[in-house]
Amino acid sequence: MAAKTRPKFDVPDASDRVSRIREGVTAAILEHRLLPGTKLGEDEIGDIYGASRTLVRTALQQLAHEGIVNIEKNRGAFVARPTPADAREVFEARRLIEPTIIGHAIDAVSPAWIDRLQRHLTEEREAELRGDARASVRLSGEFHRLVAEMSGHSIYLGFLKELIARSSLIILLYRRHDTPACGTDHHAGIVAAIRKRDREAARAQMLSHLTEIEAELFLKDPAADELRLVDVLGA
Amino acid sequence: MAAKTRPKFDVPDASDRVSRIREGVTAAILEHRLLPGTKLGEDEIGDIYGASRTLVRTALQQLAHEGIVNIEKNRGAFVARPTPADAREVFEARRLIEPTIIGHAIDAVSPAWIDRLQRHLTEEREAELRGDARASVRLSGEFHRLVAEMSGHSIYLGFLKELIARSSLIILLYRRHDTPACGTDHHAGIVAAIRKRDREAARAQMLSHLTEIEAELFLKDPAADELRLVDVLGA
DNA sequence: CGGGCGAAGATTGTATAAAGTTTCGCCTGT
DNA sequence: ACAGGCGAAACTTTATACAATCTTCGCCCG
Repeated sequence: MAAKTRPKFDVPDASDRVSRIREGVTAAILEHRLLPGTKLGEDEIGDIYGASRTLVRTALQQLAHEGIVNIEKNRGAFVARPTPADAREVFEARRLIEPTIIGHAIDAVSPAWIDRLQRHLTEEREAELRGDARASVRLSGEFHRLVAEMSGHSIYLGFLKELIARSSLIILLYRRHDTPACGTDHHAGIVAAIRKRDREAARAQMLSHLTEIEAELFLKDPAADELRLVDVLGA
Repeated sequence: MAAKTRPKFDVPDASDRVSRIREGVTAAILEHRLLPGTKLGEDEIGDIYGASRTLVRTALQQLAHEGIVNIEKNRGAFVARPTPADAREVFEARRLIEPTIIGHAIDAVSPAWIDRLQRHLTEEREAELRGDARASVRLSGEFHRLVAEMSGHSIYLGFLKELIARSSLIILLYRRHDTPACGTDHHAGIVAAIRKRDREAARAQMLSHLTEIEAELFLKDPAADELRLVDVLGA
């Protein structure tokens, strides 16, 4: 059967045009090039990607469902501005889900996956060494997504994608120091535990990793009003 | 500030037209009036709701993101047909999330909420007594959603909405006997535990409730092909 | 001089029409 | 009789045009 002629599997990250737009905007947000509160005009984006508003609108609606874009009726789409309450919810959900995910990942461990993880760690280290903040942010999120893909649970994977995207915005808004994303060493430790198939160690390290990320945040409300001026000036 | 003039809160279940379509189709699927595999033509739905295909398409895309509708490129939208593997993932996720949710619900317990839950139990009993299978299916799902709303965690609520919708399809496809949805008595026991603020009892009962629902399913693959003929004949 | 009202401009929401793809029926050739 | 290919119909996909809504800026009134 000519599996090449028909995609057969409905890959949402396929190479259609709406996916290109969605991934482009997502990358811009996750790499902190688009700041929370920024308006995402339909014409504006359409011109950039050479697409009509119909496609842009579809992409924005998908992003809204993922929680990284807010669509206000008759006003347009904006990069989401998570509140401290949102932030606490997101990290609580991650602390609940990710230890479970990593347990399943260990069940599915294979040389190929170990390789994949190892290569990712290398990428992370390289990005950090060359001081590429954008790549660091993106890669540290991708590490968690990689583990979820490894687990083979599509439901958890979908949930985690949302949580990671939101986390990236949260870290941008509320991080206390200019700490370099989240500790790369943690990731290395987690991979080591996976390699040893040590389920409990992996779960514990993932949990403390997430706790530490959240601990570096300053989750107080005033930041919301304060930042309005910042990104106006930044734009 | 005239808070009345601007809705301020972005209520996704608002009364816009696309939401009416989405909720109508969702209800039809959750009440098992639309069977898995059924084609959802855009014109067809548009005529029913007196809306143009633009709005129908938006609604279908949202449903696809919720996992109860599959959109195949250049072919259209179909009611999703979860595989046994999907089913196991969905129930595993529910067993992970719902005990946590009910813990938070107990923290937020109030006389008004107890009332709300009690009224729901009454509704469920009435529907079951009058043999209204459609209402029973819908209400037994709504109970879980109600608990999630009570917890006040919007992230968990969003996740659970997806899981409940998928569960309804799964139960339709794979239930062993013609058991009346899921046990209403379980729900009553859970409410009693909430009322007593007994966290551990509530968690335990929710967990066993979910386990029992899954135990009543027959999660074998052959059902998939078998059912294709069934719903063709049913349509 | 400050605040509220109103019209112009811009942006989104909706509908309709054109374009591309798939599917199904039919016909022809072997 | 049956397999394979051609063609038309129906559908989805994409683009464009129109209508409704909101924002903004200027003006008038207090």
